[in-house]
Amino acid sequence: MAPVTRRTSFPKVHIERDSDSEQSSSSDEEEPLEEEGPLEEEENGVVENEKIEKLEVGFDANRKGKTPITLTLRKVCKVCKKPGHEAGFKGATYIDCPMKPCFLCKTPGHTTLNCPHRVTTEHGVVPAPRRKTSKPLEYVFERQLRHAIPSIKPKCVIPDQVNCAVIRYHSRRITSLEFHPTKNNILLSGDKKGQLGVWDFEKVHEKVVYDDKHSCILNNMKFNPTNDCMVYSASSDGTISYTDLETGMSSSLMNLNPDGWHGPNTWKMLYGMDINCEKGLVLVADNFGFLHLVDMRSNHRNGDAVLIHKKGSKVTGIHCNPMQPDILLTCGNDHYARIWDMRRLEAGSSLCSLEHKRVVNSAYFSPITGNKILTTSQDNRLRIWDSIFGNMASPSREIVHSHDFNRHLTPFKAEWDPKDPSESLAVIGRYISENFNGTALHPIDFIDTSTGQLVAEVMDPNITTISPVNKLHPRDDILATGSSRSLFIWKPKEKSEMVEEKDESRIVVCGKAEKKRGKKKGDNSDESDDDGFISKLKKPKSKQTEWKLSRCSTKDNR
DNA sequence: ACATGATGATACC
DNA sequence: TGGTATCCCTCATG
Repeated sequence: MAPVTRRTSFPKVHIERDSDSEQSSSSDEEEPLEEEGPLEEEENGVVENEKIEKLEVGFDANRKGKTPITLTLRKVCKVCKKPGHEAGFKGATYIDCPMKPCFLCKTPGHTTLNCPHRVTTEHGVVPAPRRKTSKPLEYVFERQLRHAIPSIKPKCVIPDQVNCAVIRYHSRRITSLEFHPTKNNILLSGDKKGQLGVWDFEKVHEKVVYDDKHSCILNNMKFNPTNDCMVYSASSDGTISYTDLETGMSSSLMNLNPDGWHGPNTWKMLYGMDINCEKGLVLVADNFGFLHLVDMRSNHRNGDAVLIHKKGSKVTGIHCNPMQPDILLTCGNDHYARIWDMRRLEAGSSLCSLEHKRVVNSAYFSPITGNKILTTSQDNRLRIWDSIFGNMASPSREIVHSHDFNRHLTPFKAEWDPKDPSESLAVIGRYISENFNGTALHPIDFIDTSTGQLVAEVMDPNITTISPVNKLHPRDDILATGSSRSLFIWKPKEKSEMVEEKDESRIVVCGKAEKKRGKKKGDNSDESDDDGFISKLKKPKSKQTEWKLSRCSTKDNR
């Protein structure tokens, strides 16, 4: 795959701010567009060491004759509270506290800026152990499935240009995304408040937000495989909703909190969800370690809940094997991903337990053969098992990648590209920022999981928030991103431009930005994006001119 | 340019 | 084992 370099300019983009959805305050009314001043000078990259301030406090005015008390404030590191250094942003570059382990790989002795995993192309990859086709299952795999995997990887087409966006579509941060299984332009989104959005991103105006489906976090959505206008949604309110996208009507399939709120020790929340279409079952798991089954025909519970992860711990994900739907992959806060056979489902009967160092945010079988497994763990590592028929004792590879959990963010989940026939490309948002042209941006990373190589890092100067939720289109070269409350659709450069030239009438431009945008005096940037970006979005600072090369190409000790 | 708060995993007692 | 203090690149709002 050809390495991808960072762009030096940004294309015309269609962005629309939504005005129908709930506004949480009135702060964004007709604000005048402010031109942003030049970027602050960085202090030669040197952290100023001992800044000492003296404050004279004269609070004892009542007592005469006393001298004022002098407080000495020594600047301390806000991370470790020790003097002598400071951590935090210097301009758009974050300086780590040297007293703490590396924020990226969690190893002490260095900081993120000089972490070996930050500058190598195949970061932290543990090579796969030597395998021999000795087991019967491996033999079956070689005979029946191997031919389905092409030996030469086709060139990946990375969607790297924002094609259109809806700013603040949702009133809270986005927690899940799902493309429609047959209608190419339809994207579903769920948010922290339980709202369900339906957006036709080719007709930017056509969108609906339902706020009556759930009362809190919408964690997962799945279409009914036999009726693609019906969608199941699982929420932290403890219910599964079943919604008809044509009528907007919905019914509740399951409610784990029929008696209402009795405190956090009893309130059940639903996270992972998947569908076993062979058996006609909706599988869903809660925050106490249990798996629940719902019959899709009767819409009623099927059997008792089964304990699949440590009792009392959250199950974060469920995935049915695409080739063998009875084989189930689950993951949870007990630091394990587990493989199960639906036909022999009882507590403790997992076929396999995949150990992680910390919480597992997600675990997915590869999308075509279902033979590989990709997990995302909060220890800042992606793990890949190359064959579920092989040695599962340890992952084939571990890839160091920054996707730390922060309680205010939706958990990051690495997802396979469903279109990649070699089953190696995955996408995941990045937590730590990098200084891109003077702006701290959090890219979305495309990783070749067969080598650990960073194939592309996708970012846009207008998206300054972290993008933990990403979904690749099942058929087209399209990436959907949920970043804070906004939705973005990315397409490869050529396609974005084609769309613009072909149908000018469809471009939607935000009026505010259009009428007030003006080129700043002294701004010699050749990156002017005289387009429809709304004024509140930050324009990239253009103090520096050179965009750094992608990390894929060189080791440059940044 | 600050201050605020929402609120999850974890280490530790 | 349970209660609680602690936490490092959030983000939108004053």
